[in-house]
Amino acid sequence: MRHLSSSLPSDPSPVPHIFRRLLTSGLMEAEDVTAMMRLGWRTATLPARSSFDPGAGLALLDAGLMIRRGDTGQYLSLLVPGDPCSYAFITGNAPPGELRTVTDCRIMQIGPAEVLELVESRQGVLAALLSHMALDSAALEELLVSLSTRSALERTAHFLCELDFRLQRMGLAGDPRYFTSLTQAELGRYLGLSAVHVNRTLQELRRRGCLDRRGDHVVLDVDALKALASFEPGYLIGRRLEARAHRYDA
Amino acid sequence: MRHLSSSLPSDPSPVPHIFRRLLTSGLMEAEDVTAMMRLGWRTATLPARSSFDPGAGLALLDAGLMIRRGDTGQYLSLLVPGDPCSYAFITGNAPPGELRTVTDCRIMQIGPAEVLELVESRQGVLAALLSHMALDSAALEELLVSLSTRSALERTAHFLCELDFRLQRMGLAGDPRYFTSLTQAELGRYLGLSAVHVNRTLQELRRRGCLDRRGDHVVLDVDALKALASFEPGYLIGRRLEARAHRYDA
DNA sequence: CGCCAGTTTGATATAGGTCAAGTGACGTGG
DNA sequence: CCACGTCACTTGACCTATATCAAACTGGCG
Repeated sequence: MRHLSSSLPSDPSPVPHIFRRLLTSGLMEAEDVTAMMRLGWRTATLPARSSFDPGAGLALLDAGLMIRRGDTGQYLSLLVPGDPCSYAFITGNAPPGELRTVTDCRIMQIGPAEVLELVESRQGVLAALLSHMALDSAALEELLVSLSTRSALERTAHFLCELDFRLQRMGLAGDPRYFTSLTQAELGRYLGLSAVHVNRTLQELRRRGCLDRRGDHVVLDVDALKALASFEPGYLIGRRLEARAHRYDA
Repeated sequence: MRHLSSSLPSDPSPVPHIFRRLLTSGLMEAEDVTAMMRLGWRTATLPARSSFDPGAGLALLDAGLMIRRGDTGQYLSLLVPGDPCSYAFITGNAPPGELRTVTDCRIMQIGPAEVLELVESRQGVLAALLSHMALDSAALEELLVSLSTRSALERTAHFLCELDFRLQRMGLAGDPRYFTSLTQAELGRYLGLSAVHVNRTLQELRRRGCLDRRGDHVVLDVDALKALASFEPGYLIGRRLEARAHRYDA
């Protein structure tokens, strides 16, 4: 099931694929994008199962799957294309844990000096980045809720819903690699389950018809999964805060 | 054990108590503090077990204990004095979940307009706030690690170590209220355990001499707890990132 | 006095972990 | 081209940490 292909998907979209997630915040304008495109992005291509240090600049995952894991081996977050690899360049704190590629990955990065200039000249970009930082933190909380309140079956279903949603948003839902590249043991490290139990859980999902493999495709019955996991994607989108300045200045 | 006293501790320190945590970042200068002190802080006093909306401005917990909980009832974070109640004013996203007081609380807040002005005029303040945001996110990850890898006993010990550390940093370690105000059921909601099991776990800690009540004091054998939980406070302090600009600009 | 929230205790159930063994695909070196 | 090693996946047997349920106990408070 693994190693179906190691080539990376190509990118024919008019707005570079890579900025697609940042645009979902609704905070960036066309000009922000053109300003970003003008920067000297460097492309790094990493083989599967290698580690990556995002450094002090801005790094965006452009293709492939990555995970961030804690020192104890627990997986903390999963990165799909469009996701910033770390927010260290904003917070100034070293990112906790370590980034590792799951599949071959393409990463686009710019140095700290350029980020600084970009962010200072384009308010929308900063706002979008901050908003995404909050979103990624919310995703972490959702994982925490999964771990403490959901059963293995619900957790796994929830994970699949989330991954599907995030890929869909990036226009990548058709690519089965994103679903098949994680080892069952790795999935377990993310969901807080043993590899053996992940296996049995996936079987149960298959038995229920929520999940199937046709050839080298993966077929999800997303509606069934959503129902099973009570999946609510709100946390992946966020709610903007209206700045009710009057409230205090009255 | 509860309701020992509902009066709030007083604050005789030269630098206002409330800014103490922000100062731990090492990013703020004396001038930053005086600038903050000049602002029109409003004080809100909330009774125990009430909910609080931090709004779009900056709110700092000045005295008492609060928790933030998700929609499902899971507790996501615990706030002690000095902690910002939310970072919504930075990210622009509505804070996930809901803030509730555990004890009577005193909260200091300023409106969005003032925060904006402060943050634009004093770089150090913004840097400190961003750094703390990353730290709070790291604390969330540590809780996640607790839930997925530590036993009930270790988790509970770890929690006590963390709380002790954070209180110590604020000079509040002497106040037993911060340890006794959480119900066992609430502790369970935070640690992902049932109330019954929390009870048995606390008994086990007492049996081992890690924890004791002398009168209305709570005595922790912090060293024993640290050993039990392999507590490493690094995540509460963070590591600053040196901006290696040369790395990309060479 | 009696209520109520919190705590404690005991009995029982179960989700998920651990250990061990076996299968199948793939890649490598002889 | 085959033998072998490795790594993921699968299956079965067993175990245990923790949940759940139910009941009693406690201390403060109206």
